Amino acid sequence: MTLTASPVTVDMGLSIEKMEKVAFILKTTAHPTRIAIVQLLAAQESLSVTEISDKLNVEQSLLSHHLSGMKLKGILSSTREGKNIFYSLKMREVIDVIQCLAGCTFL
Amino acid sequence: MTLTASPVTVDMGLSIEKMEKVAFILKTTAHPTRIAIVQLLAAQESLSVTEISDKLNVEQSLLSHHLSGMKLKGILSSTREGKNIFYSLKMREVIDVIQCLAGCTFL
DNA sequence: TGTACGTATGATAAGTTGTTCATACATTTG
DNA sequence: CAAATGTATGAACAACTTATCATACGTACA
Repeated sequence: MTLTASPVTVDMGLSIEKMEKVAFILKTTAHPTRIAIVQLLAAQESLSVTEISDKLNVEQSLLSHHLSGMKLKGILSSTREGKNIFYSLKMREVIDVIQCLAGCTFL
Repeated sequence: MTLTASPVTVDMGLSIEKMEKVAFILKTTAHPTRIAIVQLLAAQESLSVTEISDKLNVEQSLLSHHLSGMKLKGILSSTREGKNIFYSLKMREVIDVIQCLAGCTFL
């Protein structure tokens, strides 16, 4: 979180602000459960919390924390439909981010 | 770090193990300074610690911690050349990961 | 209205990561 | 070999993240 601008900090393409934003998104994605959520929502358009919870075998409350965090940070969006709340992928670029690494043979 | 296999955990492309590995790399990359390091080494093939430290304005010891962490995790490699140690990018896919997000208009 | 279901929230405990500082190690040069 | 330079390491602490639990909220339906 430090990384102060300096005359020399030029010429690496990204501004410091942008690097901070990118780091922020990476951080928000960097967790097995959250990656699984993205994978699910990459294939399904939208799913309720219970559906996700069932598929991933993750306890309701914990999942809810993950989901609302991801929503807060702009990765997901949600809409209520009766008793259920359906989440879907807002920032679809994270799919590619994951695919990028998932494709690595050495992982 | 939980996310236990279950009959239903099927059909989302990535295995749990793979998701854990992807998360691991994302985590290792998710920091402004480390992103800056990747950017630098994407353009330069190899740089000494001092060079990186100067360009990024990051204190030697802190930088060294970042660098050795990234090396340990397989993202960078290093070779000594006299008094200097030159680091370079081993896992080049992280460049794309960053580019993926850096390209997002809304960031 | 009350009960059940689906979901969120807040507190707290536990674990991990980032930073700093002091110091140690390796290599070159005088 | 001593001093200087470049880099690593380890301890200590602060800051954050993850997980768990208990509980609250919103909606539907008997």
